[in-house]
Amino acid sequence: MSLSPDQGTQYGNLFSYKYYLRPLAHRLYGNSSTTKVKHQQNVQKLLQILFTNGTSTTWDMAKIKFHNDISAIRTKEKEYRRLLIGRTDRGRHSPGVLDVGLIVKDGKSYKKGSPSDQYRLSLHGILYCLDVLNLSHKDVEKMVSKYSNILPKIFGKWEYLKSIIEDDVYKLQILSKGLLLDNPNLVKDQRTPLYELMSYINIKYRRYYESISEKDLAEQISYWFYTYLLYQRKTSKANSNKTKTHLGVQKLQRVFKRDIELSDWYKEFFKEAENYYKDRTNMIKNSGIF
DNA sequence: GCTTTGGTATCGGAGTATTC
DNA sequence: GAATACTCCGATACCAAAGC
Repeated sequence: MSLSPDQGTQYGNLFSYKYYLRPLAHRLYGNSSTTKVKHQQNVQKLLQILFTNGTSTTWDMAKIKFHNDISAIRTKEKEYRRLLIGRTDRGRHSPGVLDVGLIVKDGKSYKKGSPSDQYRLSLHGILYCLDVLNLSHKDVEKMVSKYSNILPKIFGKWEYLKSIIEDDVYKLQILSKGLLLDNPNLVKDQRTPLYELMSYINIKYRRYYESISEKDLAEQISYWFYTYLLYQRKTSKANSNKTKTHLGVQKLQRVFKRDIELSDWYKEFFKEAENYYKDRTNMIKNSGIF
């Protein structure tokens, strides 16, 4: 369980996102409501570039805005680099966005000259962008195509998912705000195991608070995403006691019906949760206290 | 006020393109 | 074919401006 050594940063699970990284990032780089100081605006612009363009070198990033103006690119490239990796001034180092964990190094570009570092958003970085940048669906679509290999179970199946659950594909934004992860109000709807499954997601990954591999974090996010589909904001009349199957359950079933791989993957998680609760219940029963 | 950030300058490495 | 510009980086220094 180690993260790739050259990514240049460490980050934790979703709990860590909600209770540590998100508040930290809000303090350092702003949230969506407060008026941002210039530095926060600069960082957010940088994040947005990586959001819509995917993996890039600092030079690529500068080039997006100043196509052929070499001197402008040079200047901007320095600016981006300093924001990314921090700076050392008179022997004092100040951290950059890379140190916080919103951005990671991803391989090297060998296009020209000496190999150069490439950067992209981490999964936390993607969540932070969804949280604070005012992104259009079009922006999100661009990001999805650039980052599909990072979150394959969701971004890799985007068009398929969209054809079934429509705008629910954008609901990752709920998670990006730290909602419906461990909130008590999940218990409200007693007709699905939403609360139990969400709780189990947290249990399953709880030991990776300090550090998690990107692959495991992607799995955790994916479990959240599909489990979230069980959530129904309002109990519509059409879905009252008369109908047999809960709307959320129907939605999940429709998604799994035509994607066996996805279905098997989630089923394994589902069984795991089931066994976990069975064991815990037995533990309580057999404790002999009462 | 002190610290952090922005603007800019300068140096140097490693490769490519151009000139002679 | 060697000398030279030029490109794409990466690092640090100095001072001013911004922010607390």
